[in-house]
Amino acid sequence: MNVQLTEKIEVIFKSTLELICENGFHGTPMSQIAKKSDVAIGTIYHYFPSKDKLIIELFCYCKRKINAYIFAEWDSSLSYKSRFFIVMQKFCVFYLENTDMFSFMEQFHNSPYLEMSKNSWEKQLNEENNIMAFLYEGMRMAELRSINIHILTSSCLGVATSFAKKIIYGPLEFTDDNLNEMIEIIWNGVKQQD
Amino acid sequence: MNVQLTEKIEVIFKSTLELICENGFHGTPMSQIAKKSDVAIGTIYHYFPSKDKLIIELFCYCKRKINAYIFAEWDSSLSYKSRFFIVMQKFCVFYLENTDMFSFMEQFHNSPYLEMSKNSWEKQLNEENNIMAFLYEGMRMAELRSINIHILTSSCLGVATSFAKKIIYGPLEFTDDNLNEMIEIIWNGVKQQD
DNA sequence: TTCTGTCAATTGAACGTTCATTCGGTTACA
DNA sequence: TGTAACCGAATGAACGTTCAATTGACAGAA
Repeated sequence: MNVQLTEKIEVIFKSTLELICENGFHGTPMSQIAKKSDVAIGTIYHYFPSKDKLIIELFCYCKRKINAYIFAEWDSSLSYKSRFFIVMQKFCVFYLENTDMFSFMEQFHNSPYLEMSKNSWEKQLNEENNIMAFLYEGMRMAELRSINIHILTSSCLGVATSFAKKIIYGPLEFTDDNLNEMIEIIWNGVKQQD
Repeated sequence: MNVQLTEKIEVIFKSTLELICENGFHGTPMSQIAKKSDVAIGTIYHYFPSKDKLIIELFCYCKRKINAYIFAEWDSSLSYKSRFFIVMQKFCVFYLENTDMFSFMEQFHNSPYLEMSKNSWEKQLNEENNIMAFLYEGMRMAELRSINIHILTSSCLGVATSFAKKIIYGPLEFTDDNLNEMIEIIWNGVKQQD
């Protein structure tokens, strides 16, 4: 896999992302992806065996991206609370700066693709596993309430996700105040009560 | 609109729901909806001008259903906290008892249909407006923290939604304990801190 | 009660379009 | 000279939608 090849695949990924964000899965034919990528249809099929596989690989690509973003420059000397705020913040900021990825991921998460593709990404390094591990740590350190890990994870990510959605599609403005307000809500919800 | 007519439309709605839940929007052709509804394709087009319109009307139908469910038997003599727990509980229970509606609504919410159809439902009585009003009331009564209403709404519904998702698709079991755990998290997050 | 006219409800074969995918061929380059 | 990258017209299946024909319900006339 040389450099140029990786670049071409990224172009295809990015075009697909934009198109799906705007028109949804059914609204984006391979022909349009090819045109937007400045590539022949055949070229796409040279790299991906089918449209489905392309979309599933794109999902993995997005997971890798957000994972890299959130857990880059990890400073374990900070307090747990600080790190909690940073993780949540980064999660939101990433999606708000990459709204087409957000839109795509949300569509994917609520489509039959998800079940279809679990093998492809479940065992990979991904942001959800890492966040889960981070929340486990919080429980061990008695910073977070000791509760079912899935409730904990889904609560944190659920709040962050619907916050991002309200900003992208809705009437909410993206300000530091709003962001912190949201994170405080969920922090108050999950922290060890005093 | 006589009884039989309403019934036929409901059959079409329910079939569509099941099929979309299982196969997604693109995976459910009109021909299959017709077959599952025991009705000719032409009949569907007698009631709905297009597949898109059918799906949008189905969305409104679901909104009406959940709204009716949550706000039936409203007992305003209960404490605010009790009513908060009931609203959240009903929201979850409804979707967990109607998982195909949940799957459909989530797909719809993250598709271009949403923008396309805002006029059709924005001014109708719907569960989100009612929940928002209920949260406003909580702020007025100083039971909830005084914060941006959209952050408040999206936090509450975000947690409940991702909780339901974890149960439907994931590894979480539906028990009263889990449900209460989740609601307590968000209640601790949004209540007036003492 | 019976007949008749009207229109809504219903049917499904047929149509035209769109789309994912294929494949025979060309180019770039090692 | 061989191989990987690349091209895009052609293919065929699938799908949304149409429409001419049929049935059913029923109101009013005889």
